Amino acid sequence: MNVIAFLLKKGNMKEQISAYLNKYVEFDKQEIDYIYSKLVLKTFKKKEYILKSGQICRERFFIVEGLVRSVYIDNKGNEKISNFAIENWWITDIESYVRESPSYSYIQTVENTKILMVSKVALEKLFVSIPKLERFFRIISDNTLIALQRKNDIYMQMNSKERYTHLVEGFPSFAQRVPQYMIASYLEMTPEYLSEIRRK
Amino acid sequence: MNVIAFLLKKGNMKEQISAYLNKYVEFDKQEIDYIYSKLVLKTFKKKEYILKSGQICRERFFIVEGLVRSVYIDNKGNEKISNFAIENWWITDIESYVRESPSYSYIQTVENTKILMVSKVALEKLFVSIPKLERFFRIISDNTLIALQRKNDIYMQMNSKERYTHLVEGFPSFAQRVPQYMIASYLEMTPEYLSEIRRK
DNA sequence: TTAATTTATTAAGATACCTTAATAGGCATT
DNA sequence: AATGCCTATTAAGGTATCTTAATAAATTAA
Repeated sequence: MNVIAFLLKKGNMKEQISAYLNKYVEFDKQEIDYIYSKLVLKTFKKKEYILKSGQICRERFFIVEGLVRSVYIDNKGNEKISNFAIENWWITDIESYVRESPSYSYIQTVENTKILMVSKVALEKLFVSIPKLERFFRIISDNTLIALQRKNDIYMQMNSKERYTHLVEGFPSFAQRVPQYMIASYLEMTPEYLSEIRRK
Repeated sequence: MNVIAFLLKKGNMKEQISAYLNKYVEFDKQEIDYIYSKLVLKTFKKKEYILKSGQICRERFFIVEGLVRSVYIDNKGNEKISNFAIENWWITDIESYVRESPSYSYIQTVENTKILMVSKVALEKLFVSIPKLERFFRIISDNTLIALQRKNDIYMQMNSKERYTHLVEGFPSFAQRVPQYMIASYLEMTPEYLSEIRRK
């Protein structure tokens, strides 16, 4: 049982998010308490929607436990998975959140999932009272940007088989938690072709 | 002659960057003066390197005038253009800048280019004395992230011809400033295939 | 346990895009 | 004007990946 699982067992989400916040910026106990007081816990069953497409995304979500995906429908009507998020990741529809525009994507759970949610309104107020928190979210944004660039650069130079190998070798436990057709979608290939790749 | 061109003519870069900074956050005159004092002007001829691959990128660059591209070499030895930046854009190698790791990419001018440069050391100090500036760069990061996601989502559902049409219709003046083989690289196709597309 | 639904496999034919290689056009330099 | 270098075009043949459609396997629900 890892640390996270232990904390979950105790129901101590506050410790969990506190550890996460302190990973990039040091907050003192009062600050953590205050931030924590603005978070709302929500529980979702498998396949429920955290955000529906067309809605304005007015929150950021911290995954306490579980796994979610963000999906858009392409112009041929197929689901395309642009992102997954697991324990200790923040997720939101950043375009909808920033511009307060209807989202093109939806965010849906893949497993039963617990999240801590913070609204944009609350967060903007927090930024004023705790400027370090703004630094924290700048760092999160930078990291997300780096990850996305990496994904692009790496995947652009790999063919389908290499992308798949890269994923299962790099994140074996993750690959087991997600159905194969979702992996295919995330890796930008058809499930049929992924199946063919795996045969070899 | 647009506003930017006018300001350039006067050589008034301070006005230019001031206008840009105030686009997202309001700074007063003193703050602008102080920020501006930390910026360094550099001039590059066409095809010069602003950042070479393997170097640690310790600056952010604001394009005053001109056009640059950021490029990496893929595993087959081909140049791949991941980004362009024109007047009034910030550019850096964000991964190298944040992690202080050698960059995989290089940044090279496509035209004669003037930039205002700020070092990471200077910028971190500025963030402390002017917390609003940290907000400004969080917004820049968010916008970059949105743009990159958009590029992905849109381009993933378009074939090569549609990507090209999207670019020339969306940014006609830009498409004229850049050689065709660079556009092909940016749009992830071979120059030969782009040529074939254009014939039709 | 059976039925119902979701997920994965297989195979044949189609196609978007690449590779290579040769030619030609533009633009700069002398 | 001639030379050379960078950029763009054309064409033939090859391949990675998709499409469709049918079947099978695995989960979930009843």
